[in-house]
Amino acid sequence: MATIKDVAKAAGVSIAAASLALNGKGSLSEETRAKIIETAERLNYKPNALAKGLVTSNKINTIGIIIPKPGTEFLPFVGMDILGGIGEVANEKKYNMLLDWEEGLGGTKVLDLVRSGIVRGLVFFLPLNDVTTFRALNDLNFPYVLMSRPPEGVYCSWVDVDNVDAAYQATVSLIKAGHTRISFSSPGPIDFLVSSDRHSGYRQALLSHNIAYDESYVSIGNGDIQSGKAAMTHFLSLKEPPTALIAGSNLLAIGMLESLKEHGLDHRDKAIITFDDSPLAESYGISAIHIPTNTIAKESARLLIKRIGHTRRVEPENIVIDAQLIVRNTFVPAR
Amino acid sequence: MATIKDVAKAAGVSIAAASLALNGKGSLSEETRAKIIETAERLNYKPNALAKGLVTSNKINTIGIIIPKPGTEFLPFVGMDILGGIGEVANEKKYNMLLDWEEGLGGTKVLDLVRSGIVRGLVFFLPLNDVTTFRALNDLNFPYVLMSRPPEGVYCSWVDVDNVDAAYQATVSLIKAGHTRISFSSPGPIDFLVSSDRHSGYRQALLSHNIAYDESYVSIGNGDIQSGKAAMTHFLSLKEPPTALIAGSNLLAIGMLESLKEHGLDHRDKAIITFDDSPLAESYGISAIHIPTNTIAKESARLLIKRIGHTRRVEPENIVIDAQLIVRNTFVPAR
DNA sequence: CTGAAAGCGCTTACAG
DNA sequence: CTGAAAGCGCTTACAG
Repeated sequence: MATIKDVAKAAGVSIAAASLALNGKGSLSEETRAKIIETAERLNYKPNALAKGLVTSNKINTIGIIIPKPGTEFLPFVGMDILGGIGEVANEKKYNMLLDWEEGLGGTKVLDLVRSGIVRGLVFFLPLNDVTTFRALNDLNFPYVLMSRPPEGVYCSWVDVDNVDAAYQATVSLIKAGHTRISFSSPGPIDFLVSSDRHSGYRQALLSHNIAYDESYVSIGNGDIQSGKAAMTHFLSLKEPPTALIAGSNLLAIGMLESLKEHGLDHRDKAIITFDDSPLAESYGISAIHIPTNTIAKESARLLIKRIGHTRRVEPENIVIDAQLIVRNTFVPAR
Repeated sequence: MATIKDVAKAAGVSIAAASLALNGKGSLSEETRAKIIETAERLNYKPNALAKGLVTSNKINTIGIIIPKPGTEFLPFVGMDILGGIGEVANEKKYNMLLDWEEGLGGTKVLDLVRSGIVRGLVFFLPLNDVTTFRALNDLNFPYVLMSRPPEGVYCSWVDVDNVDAAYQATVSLIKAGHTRISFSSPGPIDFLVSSDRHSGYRQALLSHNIAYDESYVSIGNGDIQSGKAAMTHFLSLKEPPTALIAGSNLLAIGMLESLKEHGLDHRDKAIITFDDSPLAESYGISAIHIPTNTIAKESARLLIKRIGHTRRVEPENIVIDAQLIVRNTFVPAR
């Protein structure tokens, strides 16, 4: 493959002149500049990113995306949506996208990635995080952005919806529709911030409307279809089953609908609101709190790239994105 | 961050000795080697991948994954499954994963990626491909693997299921269940190889069983839910509607089921077999040809990494993975 | 068994 | 306006 040396030789100039011309720097005559650029194109020259990175920032123009290991607790729709959003911004700004996840719970891979110089910044999409990794990144003054609120004790940039408020609004809309027996099913373990935030919003909404918080109306578990079925079965077994259900995830809601069917009921019998709107929720006609993951991803990438531009230590920035209730078939008023 | 110079100085040895020790090469005394390694750990030393890559292969240990742009015609479940599979192998072999897609139809980004030295090999997951890019890669002797059969005129390594055979088997199983009016809906435009292969298998199965091929039983279009509804509506409007339907994609099949419901029918009224099994198909109880995308991804990554190991030009390798019919609720015999 | 030197492909002051 | 030189962090023959 052609190197800058080849280009310089073919154009009959020095290597330095070639470099300057190709980077639009220095003061070359328009003539030589044009000749160099033309020669580079003719030779299909593309600067070696490693050499360039080594001599400039010691890093390569790549942003690392850290996600949960595929096949674990997160919706593929959300995953692809995020990758698409980050990629759109990255492409525009000429950054590459490196995808990775931690194999276990420790955070060693991320730090190795950083130290190896392969990435110039990181975007994290993780439900649960170990504080030490983020601390270490802070100490290195290494740019990163979370696509969620940071865990307790971490001071950093993040982009997220207000999950507490979203859950609050969802619950209130059900209360306004006349429901008083409203259940809540968490999208994952309660120590995931997203779970506890949504639970908190739900609880606050009940209490501010003088509805007692009842633990038997709460299920904590995974966010998959099976859990949804199990939750619905449990709720239906109560002496006073809930008339409205808040499902922490799409798959939960789908499981609930299926379970309803198995019990001879359908979507007209229970109000269901889910989080994380997706084509799935749409096709099932499930009312959903639309979390604009694509927007969150884009904003995160923008924040990160802006941050990469600063070499000095700068203040973290935070962006709160609005979530929105989308009413579909499963939003039925209390009878 | 610590460099090899820092390590050498702290350990009181030359830079060369440090490099040798850390790479397990050369002949150092066990004592100095141990001291160097220990020092490196203490300093959190991690070799700069750019410098290392520059001096060795001129490339970095990264495999590029080229997928369709997210949000376009492909199932997120499949996408995440593939990323998970490739990532598993890549992690094991100490490769990073770079994710990318072409913005338009030309293939310039891929070649730029290759020329910039950021990737050592490529895995392609694309329905449609331009021959020129692959030719250029061949000319550079650059390692790549397709997760699908190559387009006409491209000689390369690939891993895929036999879509013709899978469609053939699916169709035959319906014929054996007594169906003679069997429809086929393509998963995408017919010039996608996957579409034409499946269509071909379907057609061959009919003809080998003396069933006339009838164009009104064939719909060509996108693989989304809307197309599924449209196809079902069309089929139901025929004087003699099909009794069994082959849906080229999951979303198509779901659209068909929904449309059935809208027409007052359900899954017991029509046999439906879909391609690309997923948790979705499972939860809907749709019979599916299970395409083991995760396995295809892993095999592709293995093939690629093996190929990267050869500097000489070697013969391409091909792997055909078996697909398997999974019978669920929507497999009903003809009445 | 260990150190000094060259070089990977590039950029950036620094001379002329 | 252009060229010669140093250097980014590493590895690998090559001397000693």
